[in-house]
Amino acid sequence: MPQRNVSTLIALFTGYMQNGLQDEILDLFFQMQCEGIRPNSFTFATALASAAAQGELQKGRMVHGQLIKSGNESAVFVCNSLMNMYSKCRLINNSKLVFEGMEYRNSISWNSMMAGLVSNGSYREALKLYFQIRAEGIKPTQSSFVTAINICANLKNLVFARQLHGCVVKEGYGLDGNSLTALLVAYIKCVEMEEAFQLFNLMAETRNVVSFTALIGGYIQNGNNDKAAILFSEMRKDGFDPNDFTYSTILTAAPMISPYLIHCLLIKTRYECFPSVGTALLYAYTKVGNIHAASMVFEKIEEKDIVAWSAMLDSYAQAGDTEGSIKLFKAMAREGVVPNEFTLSSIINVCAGITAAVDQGRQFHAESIKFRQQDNICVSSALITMYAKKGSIENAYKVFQKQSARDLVSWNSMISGFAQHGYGKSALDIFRDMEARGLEMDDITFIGVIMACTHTGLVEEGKRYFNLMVKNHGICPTMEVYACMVDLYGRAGKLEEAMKLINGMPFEADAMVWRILLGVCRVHRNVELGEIAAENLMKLEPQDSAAYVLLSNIYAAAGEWEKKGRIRKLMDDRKVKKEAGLSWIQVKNKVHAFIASDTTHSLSDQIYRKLEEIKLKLKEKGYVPDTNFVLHDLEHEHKEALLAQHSERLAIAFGLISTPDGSPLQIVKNLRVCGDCHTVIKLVSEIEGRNIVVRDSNRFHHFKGGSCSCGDFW
DNA sequence: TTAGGGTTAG
Repeated sequence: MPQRNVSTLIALFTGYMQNGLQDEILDLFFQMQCEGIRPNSFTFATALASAAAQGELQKGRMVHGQLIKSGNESAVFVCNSLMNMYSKCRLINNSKLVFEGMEYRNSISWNSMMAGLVSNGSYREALKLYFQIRAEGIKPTQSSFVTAINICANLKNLVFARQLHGCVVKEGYGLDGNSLTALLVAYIKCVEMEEAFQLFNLMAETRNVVSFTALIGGYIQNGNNDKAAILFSEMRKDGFDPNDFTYSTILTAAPMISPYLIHCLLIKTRYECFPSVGTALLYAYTKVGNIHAASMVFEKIEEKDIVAWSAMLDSYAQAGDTEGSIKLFKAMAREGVVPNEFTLSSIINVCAGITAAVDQGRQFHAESIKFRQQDNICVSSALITMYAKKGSIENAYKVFQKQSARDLVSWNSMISGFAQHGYGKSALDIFRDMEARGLEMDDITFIGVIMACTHTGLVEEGKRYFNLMVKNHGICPTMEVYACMVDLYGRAGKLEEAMKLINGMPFEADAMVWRILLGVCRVHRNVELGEIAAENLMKLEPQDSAAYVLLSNIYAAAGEWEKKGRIRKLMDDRKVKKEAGLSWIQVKNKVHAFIASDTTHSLSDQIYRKLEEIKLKLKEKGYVPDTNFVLHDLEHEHKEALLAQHSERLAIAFGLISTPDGSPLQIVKNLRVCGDCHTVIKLVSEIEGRNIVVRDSNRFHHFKGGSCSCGDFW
């Protein structure tokens, strides 16, 4: 390497410093060492600052080592940069050691320590330091106030924020932009939008992109998208160019503010490729359901960080594209990006999806272990839900038992898991355990508990929990809770009570509530209430096939063929497409799908032969088909034939002929299992000596030895 | 020579 002269190196160093070329500064610092140039205090402070800016702990430590050797460690400003370096590298205890060991301190030392604690999330300790500054008679600077206000914002301490506002004015910083912006943020975080807006109006001279962005964000978070949009255009009219922060903020208002419009503005800037902005845009497109646009944006992001990858993963997950998410996860691994707890929990959630194979979830359980994330609450709770949804409530419970720490989500996942499987007693046991430990609960907890009662037919118990939730826990019932209660009453045949509950709700029932009522009217063949439910559902969601199909089924079951025909015609007129009934079964890593009367499977002949064989055995058992569940106006015999070809039966027949005797079968169905199939599957489990698990659109059924875990409440 | 205001999600 050519010998460079000392003055060239120093000139270079100064040049890099002035231009903020952080990584070059550090490299040059070490090169100077090699060339025997002795750094002075200023060189050390600069090198430490550049290590701080890049979060380069290793290099920062090396500089610290050199500093000790050089004997320059007593200068106050050098210690300040040292503290700052450790704070930025998230070693707050080292910063504290430096701070405590300082013989002399200036205001920057105090401010730095305070800011370090804030960035470490230790707000209360930082606040203590502020009081210490005041108690020791040290004059707070503008920066002390900014940091102290920042603490108020994070602690949402409005009273102290207002006091500091007074101090700021008294100390002569009343026109200082940074202090006012910090105050603006504090008011916004305390949800004092009126006060924030007044302050913003007073800031005429000092408003800038930052204060505009903060206020826009505040309005969006409080659901006032109109004001946010107005402010956004106002700021542009006033000649303030939105920056990367502004764009990420305004994009969070999707879908209320169109991501397409914001994207048009973005294309003209350099921000589109920023990870932060690109990721926000990606999320915005996901929210409006445009996965194609989302993935185009993703491709454009330069230096994709873990957040960008997670966002794309969520985007596929939301679209229900299991394969897409898994491919993306693998691509991420190929690029050497280490998955974190969030990417892992996302992919595990994807594997809980209806079309995902059971083994895929298990595979990502293994990945979590590989990356030592299996005990992270986020990951383990996702595992509980995944195993529960994939039919293995035993594995779900194993993960739950192994959790070294639990939060509300973990408890809720386990309760809902047991409830969906019809293990009402186990779900309630978990709930009682939560009660005994005095843990906090929310509406989701009670949704699980009420669902457990529904699937076990415990109407009175369910009612008791509903009241407990309102009276003892002060939780306001949400629409979903009401929907569960309607289901609880309805399943038990108490349709009038369900209707009374709907009429007494403090808000208008939504489509979900009417759909549930309609569903139970179908089970209990209640034409009158069924009509009311269907009418309301059609008003709210005219394209939802469930309203038409269920009502026409109710008419069919009541023998009202003419009315049924009218509904079918209405469906045709409105071009409503019926969701086709599909059943899946996984055999040897391959998922096989069936529709009713399917003959496309390669083993179709054998499947139908097996069904014939089962039919004979069923007859011997005294089974009589319940043709009420066939909903065409057909001859009786023909109805029987149609019943026998429901998709779940085809899947089961296929399972029986392609797996060893005695092994369990697992079926997934996108609609609900019909009553006749339910009876048949119970008998098949006995005749064939198989445990059969069926996950329908509503819950799990574990068939074993002639009975079902749902106890016929479903 | 060092501190100090605003985004993103599971």
